[in-house]
Order: sequence, then structure tokens, then C-alpha cells
Amino acid sequence: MWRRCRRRLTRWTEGIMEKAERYDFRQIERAWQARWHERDLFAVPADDQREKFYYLDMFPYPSGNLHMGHLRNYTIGDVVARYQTMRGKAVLHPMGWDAFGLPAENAAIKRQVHPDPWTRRCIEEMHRQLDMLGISFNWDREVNTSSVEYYHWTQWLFLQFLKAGQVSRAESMVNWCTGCQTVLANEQVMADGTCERCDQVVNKKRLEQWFYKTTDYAQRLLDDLEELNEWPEQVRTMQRNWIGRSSGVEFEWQVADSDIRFRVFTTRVDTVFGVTFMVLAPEHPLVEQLTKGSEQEAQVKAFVQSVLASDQFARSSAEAPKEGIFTGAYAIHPLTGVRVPIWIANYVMMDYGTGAIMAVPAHDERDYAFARKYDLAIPPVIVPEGQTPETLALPYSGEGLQANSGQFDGMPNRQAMTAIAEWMEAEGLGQRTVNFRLRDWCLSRQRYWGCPIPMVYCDTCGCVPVPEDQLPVILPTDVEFTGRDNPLETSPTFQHTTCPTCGGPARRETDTMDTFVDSSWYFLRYASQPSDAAFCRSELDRWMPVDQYVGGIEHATMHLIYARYFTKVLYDLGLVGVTEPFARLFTQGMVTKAAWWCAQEKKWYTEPADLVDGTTTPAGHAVERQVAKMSKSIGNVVAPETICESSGADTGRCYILFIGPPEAEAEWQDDGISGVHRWLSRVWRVGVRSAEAWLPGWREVLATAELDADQKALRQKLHQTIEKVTSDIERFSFNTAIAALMELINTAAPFADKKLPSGTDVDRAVYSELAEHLALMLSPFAPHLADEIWAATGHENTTYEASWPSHDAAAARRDRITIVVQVNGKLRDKLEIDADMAEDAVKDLALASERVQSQISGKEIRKLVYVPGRLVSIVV
RNA sequence: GGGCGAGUGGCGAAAUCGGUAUACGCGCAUGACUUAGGAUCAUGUGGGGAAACCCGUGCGGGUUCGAGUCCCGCCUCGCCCA
Repeated sequence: MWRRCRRRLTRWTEGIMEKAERYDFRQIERAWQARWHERDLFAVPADDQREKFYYLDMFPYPSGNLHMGHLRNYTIGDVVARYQTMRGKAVLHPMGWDAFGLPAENAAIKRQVHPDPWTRRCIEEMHRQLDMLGISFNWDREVNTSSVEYYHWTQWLFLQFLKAGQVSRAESMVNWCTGCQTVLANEQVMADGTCERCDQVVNKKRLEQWFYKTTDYAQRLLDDLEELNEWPEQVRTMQRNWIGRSSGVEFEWQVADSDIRFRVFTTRVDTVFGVTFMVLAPEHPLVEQLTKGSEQEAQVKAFVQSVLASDQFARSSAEAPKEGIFTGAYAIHPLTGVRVPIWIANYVMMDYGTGAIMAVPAHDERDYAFARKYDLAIPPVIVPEGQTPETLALPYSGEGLQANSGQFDGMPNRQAMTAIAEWMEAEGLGQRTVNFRLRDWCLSRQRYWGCPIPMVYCDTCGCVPVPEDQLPVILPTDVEFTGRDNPLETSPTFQHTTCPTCGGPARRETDTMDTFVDSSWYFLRYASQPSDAAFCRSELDRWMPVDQYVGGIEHATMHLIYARYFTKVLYDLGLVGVTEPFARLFTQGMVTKAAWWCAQEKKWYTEPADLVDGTTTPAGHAVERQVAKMSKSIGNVVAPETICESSGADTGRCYILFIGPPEAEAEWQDDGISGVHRWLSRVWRVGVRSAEAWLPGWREVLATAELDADQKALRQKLHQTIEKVTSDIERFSFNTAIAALMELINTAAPFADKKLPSGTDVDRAVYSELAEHLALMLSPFAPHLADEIWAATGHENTTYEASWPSHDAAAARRDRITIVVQVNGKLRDKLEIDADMAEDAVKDLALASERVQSQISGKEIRKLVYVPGRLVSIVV
């Protein structure tokens, strides 16, 4: 019988197990990957009746090189996808490329290679790396956001959003490099406000740009977070803060001696009587109007320029020095009629609220610091009970009673918030409104390597959308990459076009879309990819929502908000049937690795062997050990090629899972690999012996056999392991699942040594059961070795096509258990008892214990706690 | 500055519901096999103590028969946002 299965094995993997004396992972992995590929094992059948499971990894930017840090994400995904498949689900497990973006354009500037072939080469390379690890992606669903087949539909979606009123055009600030004469992304601006490429000063420049109106959906984006119970609480909190809903009162101020009015928003209307000045953001449109022709004009202009040129991050920091300038104008307090000066200050942001604030220095830290600096009045209007306005330490942001607040004096401020708001509404002075921190999404980028925005400018018809039947607007190739200007503006064929409405000469929009637009719908394109539409509704209904989404925490706000926004708009348009795209979210921790920084040489060392005593460089300079995220710039990356060549893909996969809990940051240590590799070698040896001991009829033998202690113990361990590994995968605890499998091998290997040489049929049956189940449990983690063992135990198919095992509770059950005995909370004895021993008998046994007696003799037992199966606690 | 999270052996870590702290792995030690070992196998491995025992999960309190786990107050580190 096992002669036959050996023949089969020979055919599949050329008899590795027969011939080899050690775990030849290279040959095993090559052979099984070839076989999976040959059988197209991971394609999703078109007409599949099984329950669906949509597993999604956040797709990568194709930088051309993956390291083991990236592969943590894909390995986790592969475990889940393979496991769910074995659980009988139809699993969608796609992969693709977030392929538009700056690096390709930078490469084009530096090396004069066009971004398209450059990107395609990178994709090929990364695809190869993923295959090397044996990840079970549905490659037939691959998407590349920079391909015309994809961005055609990104443009089509833009037009749908336009029709739905979700697109607007407005002015917004961009980073303008005076040296390169081009717009820079935030990450291209250095901390000191200079350009990363040319070191010239970066200014702010106002540009007309395209926006998606995310603010229209702010409330729904906030409300629906409540439904996302299977998202990490941390991410939901971050989104809540990002959306930043605050309710307050918006009301109008009039500029003294003029008709000019402006609006302010406050969440603290209870402090409105404490206003002693007004502050406008430097970008506020009124600034020019208020100062035009005045003696302050020149000074104000200079101040505004200096604020705009300064680092915006630093500007919004709470510690940043508060800088300001008086405009010369006054505003009339709408409640008291008092004239208060209007200032401009760096700490007020144009993009929050109305860009103008009422300053209440007594009850706001920033206003307080500002008022102290410029010597403005600071009258308190909220005073806690037991204090007076004179004794109160300022600024005071706590609760208290209204003071200096007219008719509201003496009222608790919480109550006054409502009372003042109501009174203002009744008097027609203002309205209660809700304000969001969330901004509209500026999607314009002055770049080449992005999805062109399908709009044209006609002198007669104005701004006109490209009709759907004229899509796609294709990126031209006759462009120059100089690092100056937007390359699209250098293409004669692209810019000049005809107006779709009147046929007259027109100019194309040269802005392209933010790459977050591409990644806001890629999960829909995976589910179906017709050539004549963005997606197919019936296929979306089948696959959406994504059952499990996995990626880094760095996408907690931007990407995950944009994708949610897109889904909601598409739902309202009737294009998708769900309001939330991702039912379950898991954020994996980053992978770090030690590196040594030499401050003198300004250089990273990544190999301890390159250092002297681990503390100095060969040149004798001191180094400092740091643990940093794996990154190309530091050089502390581990290439998958290195791991696959030295230890194998299965070892690499298992190590990255065994390294620690997947949500936590993990430090890669080369030493750690050896333990996992050693374990897989032992697994392989267990597999070799299973081929020898294989008994196809093991089920029948076990059904009637009387087991000895060793046999019983191995079966018990096996079934306990099945139970544990199953629940560990369900709760994303892959490190403990592997630990459980290690324990199983620690039990199985000695059994094989002791019993198999002279093995009875019962020994062989027990061992056969072990081998078969081991192969199945191993399958999500080390699929190549799993299939090797599966073949060795006589199976024609692969573990991927087999069913996940279930445990036999009777076999897993313990007959004897250990009970702990505590006296006054301290461990005093352990009792080995029958698992079904009655409570009273256990208590008696505990009290009778010698070690317990020496602690309690002569004392009164005040309490006796019994926890079944765990402990007896005696209090004296 | 705000939000979130984490501190457990020499190291990575486990303890899922408040119930044996340190599973599993690395490293180390001893032994076996060996011409050899960076292979393999076996045994041991939190600290103190001769032992009985005592101490031990960042620090200080609290709740409880019992706290790594819950509560209060600190310290340190990390991440995200500003």
C-alpha cells in the first residue's frame, strides 16, 4: 500500500523524502510552487456556490523591492486566506499595485526613464518576490492603478462624483519651490522650509484646485464608525479626532466704521463676554481689504508673507511663539457694542472654522499667551465657586459661574452655553452650528505620474468635463522630465484639445489626481473587472464588503477615511450596495531591526560584524545602537531572497509570524530564524517517518484499538493542538499557534523514536493520524512542507484543497488534572487528581495535604474557595 | 501639546474570563554521538538560600481568599496626530 504512495511522491517531488537525509527546503519549495502554478490552484472559480470570504491586504506602492517587514502583512493574509479556504469558503485574496506616485517621477527625472516601464519592471520584481514566499494570491485579479484599464475608471468615477455634486473647485495653498519653479508635496519640504532637491526656500502659493466634498459626508463618516465594531478602537478614535466634530455658535461681527462683516465660530459661547480682541488668520481674505491704503498695510503684508513662508507644522504647535500684528481696524462686539481691535496672528488657521476667532484671553491658553505678549486686556468671565475674578489664576479653562456677562451673571457656565446660544438665536445674532475639523479633500496634484483629471478649459464654455465616451484621457509620452514645472505642461499633444461642447480650441486640465483617489476604490475593481465598466454591481453584491482588511496603522485616517467616503458616495449613486467597505480591520505592527549610527561618519552600520566590539567603527568612531523600522535608507532590511536561499520560504513565513503578536511592533533578530528552521527540520523528519509508517486504514484501527499510555498521550496532544491552533488563527494569535505546533512536534518526535522502529499497527495508526493532521494544520503557515507531508501520507491533492481538521473532544480530554492549593493566597501544594473528582473530595484532599497542614494546623479555617479544575484556596 | 498603546528571565515572548508567572523559541551550561561540529540528540536554566522557605511581572498605593491582569497616582519608552 505505501509503495503506491511512494511512487506518487516520486512523481510529484522526485522523491525528496526517500533520498534526502536532511530538510531540502529549496527543492521542496520549488517543486510545490511549480505544482500549484501548474494547477492554477489559487484562482477564484467564476461560479462558486460556497460562502464568500474577501480578504484584503493594503496594496503596496511598487518600489521594486520588498523586505521581510512588508511580508509580515502578506504572510498574515496568506494564513487567513488559506485557513478560510480550508474552512470551505470561496476566498477572494487579490493583490495589486498602488502604482502612481512621486518616486517613479523622481526616477524619471534622475535617470530619464519613463515612469511606465520603470513601474512595470518594479511590479514584475515584487510579484516574483511574493511568489517566492508562496503567497496564495488570486493573480488573475491583479490591478495596476497606473494602467489605462484602471485609470480610465478612476476618471469615470470622477465624472460620476461631479454629476453628484461631490466635486468642487476652490483656491488652496500649495508649496511652491522658488528654485525648481514647481509645486512640492509636503514630504518634499524639509523641516527648515527648504526644498529637498535644491535647498531653496519654499513659499506658499494660492492655486485653483479640485476638491472632493468629503465635508458633506462628515456626519455620516462619524456616525457609521459606531457600526464598525470589528475595527480596532484605536483607529475609530483616530478617525473621530480626525473628523473633529464640535458644536458651537457661529455669529457675525461688523467692522467698525464700515459695512464689512465677518463670521466667527466658537465652541465656548459662554466666554463671549470676555472677548477683548479678534484674530484673523494671515490667509484670511479680509486682511487685504482691512489694511488696503492704511498706514499698517506694508507691515501687515510683510508679516503675512513671513508667516506663510514659515513651517506650517511648527506654526500650529502649541509651544510655537505667538506672533501677531494689529490691523488698525476695530470690530463691534455684537452683544455689548464694545469696540475691540482686530489682529492677525500665526496661531489662527484659515482652514479651521471661518479662519477668524473671537479671542478670550482669560479662558484660552493661546489667546492668553498672545494677550500677555501684546498687552491686551484679560478680563475673566467664568469664575469657579469660592473664587473671585481678582484671585482667579489665569488662563482658566474649567467650569464655574458667569461673571461680567450681563444678564447671565451667576449662571453656571454649562447652562449659560445653552442660554446664551438660545438668546443669540432669538435676537437674530447668531446660529448654533456644527463644525468639523475634516476638510474637503484636495485631489489636484501638479504632477505627471497620476490619473489625469478629465476636464478641459474652453474660452467660450468655461470649464467642461470630458464626456464619458471620450474617456480615457491618456497620459502623453511626449513629455520632458526636468524637475521643473509639471511635465504635462511640456506636452504639446496633451494640452491643446477641442472643447467637447462647442468644438472650439480648448486647453486640458494638467493637474492629476492624488494617489489616494486610486486607492479609494481598488477593492471594488478586484471584485470584478469588466473592460467596459468600472465594476459590475452583481459581483460587488457577491463580494462586498471586505471581510478582513489588514494593513499599517499609518493609514488609520487618510486612506481609511477616503475609502469610506468613496463607498458612501457610490452607495448614494446606487453603484454599490454597502455603506461601509471594510467589515473587519486589523492593523499590523511594523518590523524593526537594529542598526548602529555613527554621528561622526554620518553613516549607518547594519552588520555587527562590521563593528569593533560592537561599539566603534573600524575607524574608531563611536556608534549608537538604535532599533528602527526596516527601511532602504538605513539599510537594515532583510531581503526575502536571502531568507529563501538560506532557510527557505516556510521558515521565513513562520519566523515572521512567530516573532511576536502581529499587532505589536517586532524586532527582527537573525538569531531567531534558527529556532524556527530547526523546528521545521524536525517537522520534516516527522514527515519522513510518517511516509514509512503510513497506514491508510488508520481510522478503522483507532476505532477499535485499546491505546497504551504513549499512544493516548500523543492523540491527546494532537487533538488539543487542533483545538488550540484553530482558535489561535481565529483570534490572530499566530505566534502561539506556531508554539502549539512546536509542542506537538516535541511530543511526536520522541514517540517516533520510541515506538516506530518496532511499531505495531496501532502505533502506526496513531502516527498516521498525527501526520495527516499535522500536514493540514501546517498548511496555512508552511504550505510547501505541509503539502510534502500530505503527499507522503498518500494524498493526491494538496492541503489547500483539503478541509481544516476538527478536534475530537474525547481524545483531547485530560483524565488527570493538577489542582493548586493556596493558603492565605500563597501556593502551598499541588494535587494530581482525577478530572471528575467531586468538590468535597478535592477539598478534603487539599486539607489533608501535609504541606497544607503545616500551614493551617491549630488555626481556624475562615473561608474555603474552590474553583473547579483549578484550585482550592484556604483562608485562616 | 493632544490621542493611543506598551513596560514580564540574559533576549524574542506566553499567561484568551481575576486563579500554578515565565508556555514556545533564542542564548547559555553539562553530557551523548563524532576525526570534526556553527549538525543532531538528551538534561538543566528567574533571583537568594544548605534547607525550610523567602523574593519576583517599571515605581507607589488600593480592591480581593487570590492581581502581570481591575482601580487611583507616578516614571520610562513607542506610535499616530498637531
